[in-house]
Amino acid sequence: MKNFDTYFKSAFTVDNVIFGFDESDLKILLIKRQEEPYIDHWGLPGYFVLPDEDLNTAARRVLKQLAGLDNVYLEQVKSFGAVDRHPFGRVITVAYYSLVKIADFSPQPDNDVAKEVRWFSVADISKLDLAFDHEEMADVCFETLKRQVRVRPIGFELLPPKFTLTELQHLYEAILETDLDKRNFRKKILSMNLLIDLNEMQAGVAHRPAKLYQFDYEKYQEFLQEGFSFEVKESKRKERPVVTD
Amino acid sequence: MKNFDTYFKSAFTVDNVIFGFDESDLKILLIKRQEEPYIDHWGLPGYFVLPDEDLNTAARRVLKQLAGLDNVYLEQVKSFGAVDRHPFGRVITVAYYSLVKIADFSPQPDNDVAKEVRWFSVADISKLDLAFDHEEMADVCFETLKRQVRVRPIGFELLPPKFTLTELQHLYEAILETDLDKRNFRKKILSMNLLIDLNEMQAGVAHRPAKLYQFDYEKYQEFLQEGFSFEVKESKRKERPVVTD
DNA sequence: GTGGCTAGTGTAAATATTACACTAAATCAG
DNA sequence: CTGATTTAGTGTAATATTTACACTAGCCAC
Repeated sequence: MKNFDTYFKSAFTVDNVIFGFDESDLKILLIKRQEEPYIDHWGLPGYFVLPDEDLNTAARRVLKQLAGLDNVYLEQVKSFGAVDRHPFGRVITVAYYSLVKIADFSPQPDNDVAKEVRWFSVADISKLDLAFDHEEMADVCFETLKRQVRVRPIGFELLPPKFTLTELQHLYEAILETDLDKRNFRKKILSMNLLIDLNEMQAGVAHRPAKLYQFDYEKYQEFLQEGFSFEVKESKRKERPVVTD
Repeated sequence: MKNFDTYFKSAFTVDNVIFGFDESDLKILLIKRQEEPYIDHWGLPGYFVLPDEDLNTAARRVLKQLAGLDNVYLEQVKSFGAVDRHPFGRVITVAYYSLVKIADFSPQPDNDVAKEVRWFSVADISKLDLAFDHEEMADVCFETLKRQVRVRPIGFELLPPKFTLTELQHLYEAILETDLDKRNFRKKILSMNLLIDLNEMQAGVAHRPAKLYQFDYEKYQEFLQEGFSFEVKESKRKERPVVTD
């Protein structure tokens, strides 16, 4: 048998691009590093995967330890492995994105990796000179989110449990970086039958209060099982009936 | 500074799910392993990433060495890192899919990893008891291909340079696992203006010969730059004209 | 009670998708 | 050379989806 030892000298990490939504603005959670390399730089919350830990488990642990986040929507996006991306040696990293309701979030990093934890507008990320290749990772995850939000109702993960249609529209506008038509947006969203009308109203706003809605997780599960088809549709030509004479 | 040595004891590999298309049948290229672990099992062409090699470079090298393939369409799909997925230690792998014109392919593996190289129908993969978690990887890549083919004209990578519309339709049917309506398919494909009518005919077939077409890479590049939008469309409400009085 | 603000609503036109069946052109067998 | 066999190629009407667009309703603050 050959000697494989030379291959077992690398490490891998997970990095999380954590999206939140706040007042019409899409944000990403960053930490201020207090560990080399890139000490004092802003970067994505990430860390080495432990020897006995699956990738997803590692991503969830890091979310918990570095950002105090639990039980969030999480999805693997892409691995980054440029030879010289890490000064300590060969380290490839698996990028995840996660979606967080900002209101639920109380920044209590339980660790000594992050000095500070803060939300930044997606638009400002490029000004920060992030650690490692984290800027590229944030970009790729944002593009992925943009694509997926058209095809899966994941936007709700970013909103509080009760929300108005206008809030939902602003969220979509922030993610898709475009304006949407109010009437058409409402028509389309409501026609999907994935919202529960709570028969409650916003209170304390200095204008006509909006109705509150809730995402219908149960109905979504049903749809998933039946299998949506969002895009290109197959021919509905019927099977030829079997003739039994 | 902390001691990070414990983390630098893992390895990573790349694995390729290579798709080809042949006579209405979508296929995956597998190798018969002649190395431990899983010696004599069929598996995906994959190998360790070298210490000074980027991930994509590694994927291309492996394509070349294990399958004799050069210059093919390649896309990273997902990383797999279950703790016990490799008997030699902690190994995570990055799965790629690639698209190959079977006609171009002359199986000349330049290596001692693969004993044999062969195309298998996608439908038969599950009967083969593939090495490692390669079956899951093949499944995930197939799903990814299915999704992407609706949204990008990558199907052409699987066909010879000159093809008929019927061949193209069969390809889509194989990937999407469905039947398509001939007239509607042609209408849609031709309306995209991405095909060049070669004014040539099939020859030597025992029926009315079909016209041959070619994919228009140049026009596709133009489209990409202008930016397609296949799916949800944004509001076309015009900007309010600037009033300069 | 007025002004400022956001919520909420319908319709017609344009576009895209779907279902569907016959004729055309080549080879082959006799 | 004729007819059988096979696949290529084509148009239209019905339906569904998407788009553009503007006014009234209801709350608060002053």
